[in-house]
Amino acid sequence: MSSEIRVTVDGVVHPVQPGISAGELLRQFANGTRPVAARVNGKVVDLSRPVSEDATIEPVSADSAEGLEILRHSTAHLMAQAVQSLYPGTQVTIGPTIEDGFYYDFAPPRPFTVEDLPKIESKMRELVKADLKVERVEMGREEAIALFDSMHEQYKVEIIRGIPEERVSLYRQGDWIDLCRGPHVPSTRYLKAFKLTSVAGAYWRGDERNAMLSRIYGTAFPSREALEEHLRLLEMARARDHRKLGREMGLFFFDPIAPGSPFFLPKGAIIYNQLIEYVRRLYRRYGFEEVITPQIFKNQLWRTSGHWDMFREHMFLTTDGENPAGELDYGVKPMNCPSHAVMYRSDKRSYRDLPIRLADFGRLHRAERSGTLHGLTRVRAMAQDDAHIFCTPEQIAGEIDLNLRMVREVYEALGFGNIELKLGTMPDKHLGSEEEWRKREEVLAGAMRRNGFDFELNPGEGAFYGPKIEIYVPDALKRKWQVATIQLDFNMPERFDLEYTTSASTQARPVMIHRAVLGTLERFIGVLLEHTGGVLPFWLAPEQVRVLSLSEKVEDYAREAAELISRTGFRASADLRNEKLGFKVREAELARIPYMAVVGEREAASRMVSLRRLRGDKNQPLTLDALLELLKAEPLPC
RNA sequence: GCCGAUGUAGCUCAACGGUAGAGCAACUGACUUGUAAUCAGUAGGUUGCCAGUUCAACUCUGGCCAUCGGCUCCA
Repeated sequence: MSSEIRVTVDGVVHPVQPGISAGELLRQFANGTRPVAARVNGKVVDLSRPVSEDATIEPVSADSAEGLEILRHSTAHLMAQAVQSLYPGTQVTIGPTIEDGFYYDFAPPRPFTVEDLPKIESKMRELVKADLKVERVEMGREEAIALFDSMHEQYKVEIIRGIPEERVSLYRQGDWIDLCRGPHVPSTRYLKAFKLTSVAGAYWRGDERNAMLSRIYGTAFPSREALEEHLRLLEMARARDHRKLGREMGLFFFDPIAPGSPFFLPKGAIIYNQLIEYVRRLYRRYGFEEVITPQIFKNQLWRTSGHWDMFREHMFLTTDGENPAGELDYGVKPMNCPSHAVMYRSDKRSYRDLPIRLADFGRLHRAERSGTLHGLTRVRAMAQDDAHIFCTPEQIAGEIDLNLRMVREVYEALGFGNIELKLGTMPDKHLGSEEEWRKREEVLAGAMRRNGFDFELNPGEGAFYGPKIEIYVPDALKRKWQVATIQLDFNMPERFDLEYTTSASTQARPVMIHRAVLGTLERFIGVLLEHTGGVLPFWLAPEQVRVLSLSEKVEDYAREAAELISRTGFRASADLRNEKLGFKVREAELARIPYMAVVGEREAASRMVSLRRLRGDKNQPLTLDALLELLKAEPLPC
């Protein structure tokens, strides 16, 4: 009959009968582990999967990345089962795992609300207690289509129709069954620690022309403790939400009178302007020239640039009131590039002039859809550390290098060790041949490799006029926001008929590179606040030193000390209120002021301060001169 | 824009068909202070806006606005 096969578990070879399940083998030979799945010859499969040939078998524990994903995916199934038993007539669609959890999209008779979640959770717990076996079932495509059709699961039918394979796998638990590739945990009792977190609308297949489905988000962990820890971290992340910090630190606010448009208070404006000053210093080193351009242009400009067709729905249109028809014949700029093209065109250019690097902190306005606005990270009024480089085709690589070096310098200086680079490649709607595109994409990819950056592809996410490098930074809740960008543009020079005279006295078309390093300043400040929890580097702190007086007796000295510090060029104030020191310290700590200089009668007599650092050392006695030296030694990023 | 939720004093929240209340902040006074909240008093609101139901609406209904979580879009 069947001869024995050789399975390797934990480095030991065992002869066994073929057909025995991976789970059974692990139970026998890998004692003490409690896997959720098995890895057979490198492939992760159900524990129930029979092993029919020589194999190396390893346990996949719930703590591993793959195990956790299986756990969450199985929890998504559990949730779908609970939902369908509680809300008859609800169709299932898809339910993938995501970073930190999972979701499942349903087509219910009425959309779910958060009030439904506790009910669903308790149903899920019931199903866990029932210890339902999770079984893999394979069947032919047509058979599966007939099955789901009989269950009135039209979305599943649509999904299977899109699957090329002839056989598909389904998973059954109790009387519930779902199309799924798997693998899954062997039984519902493996799912102990889960929580449903939120509901949301989501379009079928992510297309807003399709039906709006009802999505439920949740998360699952191997243990109660791990789940609690996760929820605790989420709570802490919410404490460093930039919208909350902005209010607490008195940096900015929003008013319904200008949706999506932040008001920067004096302290917020200091951060804003310090960042601009920083970038200006960099510009001097990197060879950029700052310009100032108009805010409002006749629509003719947008027709020429292509924004009229591509971006008009996001533009604020206006008029000077002089045209008799009352037509909106002007547009407020959403981007700086067209005016820079106009500036380039304002003079005859030679190859000797190139590259020309025009930088512009001009204010931009974009009519973002109301539902997309989000604190400082998604606004309608903004400024970028924007620049456009006009260069010859030969100069492209060097210019990309220059900007990548600048990106590296800035993000290192500001303590972002977690930037992510992506290469946005040719979109469906594009100008130019595929061959040209691949060449240009390779130029960007090569530059990133040359500069030692890892990057991922973002397929089809390039601009219609050229590929782009996108740089992302996460916020406190790990949501990624694009900040810096470097984009090649072969279209705008064409549209504006830009030219330069070559060394052979012929006319040639320059290439345009759109780039921003901080990106949108509003967004950058938002992620910077979340990244730092509001504890900004000294040079960015709106208030750098606060002198705290101990009593009225030292008021004059405290005032004098603060004035001296201010005169020396630092942002300082004195807190002379009739309050206890602990109270003033607390307020200064909450305001995230880097240095607190405490002065009492002792200090006044010796012209000293007792220095306290934000969230750091205290009671450091210093003379006023020593304090000034210490402040002067605080580093600028450049 | 779409789905769901929320909107009460400057901030954080309570009350819930019978003309709104706390803590902090503000203001006044006392205290004269040693490294994350001294005490007392005063003032502050057409409960986001507009309609409707009702003898009576912060509370119920509808519309609008804004915000939050997502989707779509995107820096």
